[in-house]
Amino acid sequence: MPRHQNRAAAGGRRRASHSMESVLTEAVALLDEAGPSALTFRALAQRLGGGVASIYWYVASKDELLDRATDHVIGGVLAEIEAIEPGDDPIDHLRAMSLTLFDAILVRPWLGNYFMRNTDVQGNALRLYEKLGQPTLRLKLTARQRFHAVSAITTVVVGSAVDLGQEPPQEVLDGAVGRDEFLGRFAATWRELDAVDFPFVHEIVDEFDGHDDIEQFRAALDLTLAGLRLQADA
Amino acid sequence: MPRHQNRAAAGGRRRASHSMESVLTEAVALLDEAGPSALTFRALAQRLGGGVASIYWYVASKDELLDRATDHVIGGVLAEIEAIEPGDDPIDHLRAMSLTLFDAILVRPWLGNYFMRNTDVQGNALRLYEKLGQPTLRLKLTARQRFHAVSAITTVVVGSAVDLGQEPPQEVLDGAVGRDEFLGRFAATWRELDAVDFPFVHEIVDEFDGHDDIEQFRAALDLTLAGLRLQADA
DNA sequence: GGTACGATAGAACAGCGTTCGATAGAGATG
DNA sequence: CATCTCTATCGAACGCTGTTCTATCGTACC
Repeated sequence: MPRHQNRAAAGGRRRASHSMESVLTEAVALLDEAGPSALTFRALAQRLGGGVASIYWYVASKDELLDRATDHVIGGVLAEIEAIEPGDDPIDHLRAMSLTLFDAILVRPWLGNYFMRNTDVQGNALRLYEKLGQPTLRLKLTARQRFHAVSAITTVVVGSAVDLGQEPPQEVLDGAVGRDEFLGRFAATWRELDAVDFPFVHEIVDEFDGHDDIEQFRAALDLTLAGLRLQADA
Repeated sequence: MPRHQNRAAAGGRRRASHSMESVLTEAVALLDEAGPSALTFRALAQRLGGGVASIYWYVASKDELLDRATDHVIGGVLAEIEAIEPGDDPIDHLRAMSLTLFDAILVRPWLGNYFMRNTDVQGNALRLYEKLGQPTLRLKLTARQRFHAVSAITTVVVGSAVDLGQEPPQEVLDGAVGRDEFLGRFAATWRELDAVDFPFVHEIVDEFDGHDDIEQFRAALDLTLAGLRLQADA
């Protein structure tokens, strides 16, 4: 474990001088630029201008690196979420916070896979969970209902974001194929299915084709919140 | 691509003789017995009594292997789901199907990570999606609402199951530490948090401690379904 | 100056997915 | 019967990964 890693990097060229901060920042940069598969200890070491083994002084394993990197950016999200005005309606507040979290994960799809995986090292994630829960304290619910409500909401947020953000088949990452065309191909396949065996797929294929991810998420969230409101008003 | 892989395995000992079926069955067995990290081409080859490269005749990559293995067991789940009586209430039907799917993923946590990842090779997953959608055709909804509703439900089911099923920290896999004790440790940490900064966490920590995963899922599902019922009755 | 320790790093290890090239066997063809 | 073809198999190798071992540099303290 690193302590007193303050002293700035002094001019030396031979040996690199890191810090927890720089390690996490560069790790996040790699994740952002080229996805999870690009974050390797070797790539990270090269970026830091040092050796591979040095990283292990700050972090015990790749899992911990991912947990800490995740919590590092969740810190920023937490700040955004804390800046939101509570307003009159607790459920509206919950909704606003959820949308903020969703946006953050949508920009960084890898976040969803590690978020809240280990609250021991993910202090910010825990604080965020707390923030998400606080509005429910203003609702007429049992403790169990509050617990379940917040669990349900985080599931919807993270689940949606992860689903939407799973690494696209490379061709769209390259920009060779647009997302719309990608969706269109699936839609085309679906349209060719037997209309008798697949009435539902045919019913919704036009909605699927070129659909908006954010709108889809908002719909899912609103169903859950509507259910919650019903429960609180009962 | 394999064709006409019917002919039974003839008595030869020197060379192994596989089939798509046997490859997928053994792959699933490995996943079930020791989780995703245990499914390697080498381990699978050994189980099949053959060489590593042979597997590549049936499958182009590990991703495809996982997709096919997933769809293989989804086939069974689909049969269970098709056996469910529709009943009078479409939403109850939806609920029953969701619970069946959830149970299946809970037993095989790895399922959630690959389910519906590529409907091209996952024909059963697509059929399951269709089945989940059919009850919504009996509800008074727009096509878009139907699409969003089914998306929301699959997100809740898969999201919950994935969340609950992420590989536990080895110690509970070994049985050295029970799940309750594992939860209890987290609960203990949470209880030590400042009561002023973490009012919500304190409120729900007792619910978290020793909570039942299935109940938690059912609560999330019911919130969504309540919202859906509201929408359909409007 | 010597010593303890925080911090760095190169080299090696075991394991992974994947590819290559060779080849065994069954069925068709002459 | 010999040969040819195509399906299916496999051992060995490649490049990459996370991780560990061991050696060392450089600073702070006595």
